[in-house]
Amino acid sequence: MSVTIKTIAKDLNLAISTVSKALGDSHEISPETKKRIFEYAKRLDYVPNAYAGSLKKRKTANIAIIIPEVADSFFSLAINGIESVAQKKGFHVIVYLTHEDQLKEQSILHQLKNGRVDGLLLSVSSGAFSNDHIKYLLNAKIPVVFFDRSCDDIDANKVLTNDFESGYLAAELLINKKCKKISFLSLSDDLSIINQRLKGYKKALVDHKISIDENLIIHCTNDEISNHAKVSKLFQSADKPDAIIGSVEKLTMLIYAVCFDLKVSIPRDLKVIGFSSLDIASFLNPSLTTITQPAFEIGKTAATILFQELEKNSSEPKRTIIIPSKLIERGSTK
Amino acid sequence: MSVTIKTIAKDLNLAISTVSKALGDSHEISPETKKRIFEYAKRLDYVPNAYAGSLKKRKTANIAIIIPEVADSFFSLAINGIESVAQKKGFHVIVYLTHEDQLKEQSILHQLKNGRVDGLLLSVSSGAFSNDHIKYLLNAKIPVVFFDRSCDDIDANKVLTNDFESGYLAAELLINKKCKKISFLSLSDDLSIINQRLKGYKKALVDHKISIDENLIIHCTNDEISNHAKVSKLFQSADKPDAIIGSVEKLTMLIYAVCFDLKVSIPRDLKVIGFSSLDIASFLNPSLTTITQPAFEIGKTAATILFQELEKNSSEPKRTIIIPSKLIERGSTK
DNA sequence: GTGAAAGCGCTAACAA
DNA sequence: TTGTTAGCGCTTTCAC
Repeated sequence: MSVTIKTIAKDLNLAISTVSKALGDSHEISPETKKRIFEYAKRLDYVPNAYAGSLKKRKTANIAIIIPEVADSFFSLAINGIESVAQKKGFHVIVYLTHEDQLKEQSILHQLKNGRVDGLLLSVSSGAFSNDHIKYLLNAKIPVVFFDRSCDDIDANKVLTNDFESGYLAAELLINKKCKKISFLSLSDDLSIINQRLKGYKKALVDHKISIDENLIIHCTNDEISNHAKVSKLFQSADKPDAIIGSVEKLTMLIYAVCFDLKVSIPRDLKVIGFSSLDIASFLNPSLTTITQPAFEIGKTAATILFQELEKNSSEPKRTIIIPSKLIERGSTK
Repeated sequence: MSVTIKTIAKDLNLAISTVSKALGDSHEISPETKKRIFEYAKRLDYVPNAYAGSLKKRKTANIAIIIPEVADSFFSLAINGIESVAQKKGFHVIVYLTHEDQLKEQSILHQLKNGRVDGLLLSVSSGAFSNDHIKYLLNAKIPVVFFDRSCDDIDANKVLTNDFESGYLAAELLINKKCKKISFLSLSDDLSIINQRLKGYKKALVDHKISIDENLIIHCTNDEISNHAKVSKLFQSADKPDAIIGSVEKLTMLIYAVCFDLKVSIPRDLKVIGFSSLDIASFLNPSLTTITQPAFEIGKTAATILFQELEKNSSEPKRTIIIPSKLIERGSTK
């Protein structure tokens, strides 16, 4: 049996509440009693039960972070950012992976409804479902902060990057390199972040009087095999592109894989830009031109905002913070 | 206010205990009553408070995973493995990062002592401290499963890879490539996993009649700047190596970085092998010869064992499971 | 088959 | 300054 407040009270011949107050460093308790209690608690290495108090106080000191995937440089760095804040605040971070499956996301959020966590950081999965499950949590007064991938139609705090502009810059760089047929690997049509990037890309084409060829916009899914097939087919078509933008890291690496298989030479035959926070982009062959998102910073900021919401339960107006990405030119577009 | 069992009981004119039993599908409750209760609960979208029951049952459905770092292919894949099992079991995964700081590790484990989680998966940090904090948890009957990085002197379930043999194979491959001065980048002297790899390396040298040069064994730390300086110095010394083994991913990437800065050509001037589960090792420049750990599998197995411990609280003898790594030869040792 | 009541560990009114 | 008590949401004996 573990040491409880009761153990201490009994051993010290005090009331349970006295011990509770003393441990909470209440001013009602005399210094001597406090001292006795602190010392004894320390001696027994008393650690309060993590959740007993939470019942009464409705605080668990847990937050959730819900992301599609962890083996992705953006998300793992974002976790670092979130964790750095959480650790300072004495919070515990429960990580959920949706694997881009919105049904899974729904079921996870549903479980979070009743007191498992105090708030959550959410980067939504792609999918065409409704967002009711998220609104639901908000109704239940559980603070939600979106980061990176948000829902446009939900009024909540958001920490995003400049996706539209980044898409524009990526395409423009390729246009400046005299590329004529610029392909775009899209992940999912109903993911705001991807759509913004895609819109930026389209805008750049239009601004530079290049017609948009829908055949060059490849709609990938969660199925790696089928994605590989689609990209391979694209590269072997008569109409094959001379440049390509990978809208997420996984797809960018897929481009490298397909080029490797088909012996397409980057950047000679194909210039490549990828959205990615990979710190080893410069060691790739060829080094990869990236739109690098401020992943750590986004995570850190999102967590900071969540804790602000948690501390003052006032319902301030929701904010959207944009932390810009950087275009870093490397070998794949030379 | 959220929906509780009490709400349901009152609305349905039933006793709280009846509702509780019905929701637990107890045979004591008549089918009709059950039906009424289930339907009403569903209608109100009742979700039991996550921790109220845990007080009585001493089960939280939370497990902890404690790792040095998440932005590392091994650990992020291991998380995937763990999460895949946890999700099936309906468990929630709290992730703690120690950043290789054993004091942080101690403080985290300390907090886990009292009911925040039901069990934990631990990959220890380097450091020269004692392991009392871990033994402490075991005494508190909290199941601990080590994965990848364990403590030799603690009797617990462990899921490891064949580090000694891998170190041996790595060195032997380099020896076969006629390398004479094989360096080894070590992370910490008191990390079993690194020591095993190092021992394997030394054994290979001895077996092939190559004398061990302690100057070629670089003891890195958590300080990236200083690591960079150490490796740079090594590469510029008169006694510079013709091959090098990176004992963890971060150090292997450091080798690439330093070679890039100093214009050391891999594999011509220096052959490189790294311990890493990076799936893009083949896209590096040059592609990286790796000792690839079965990261997902290790995580999955460790989680499976943890759940076994959790289910039968019998104290079975502890097991150590070894899942072998693979040496994959690529361009950096050609 | 259903209900009343005690209790998990802790907090917080209220009494003494 | 300290103690008594009720209660957070739920489970579980034990009565009815």
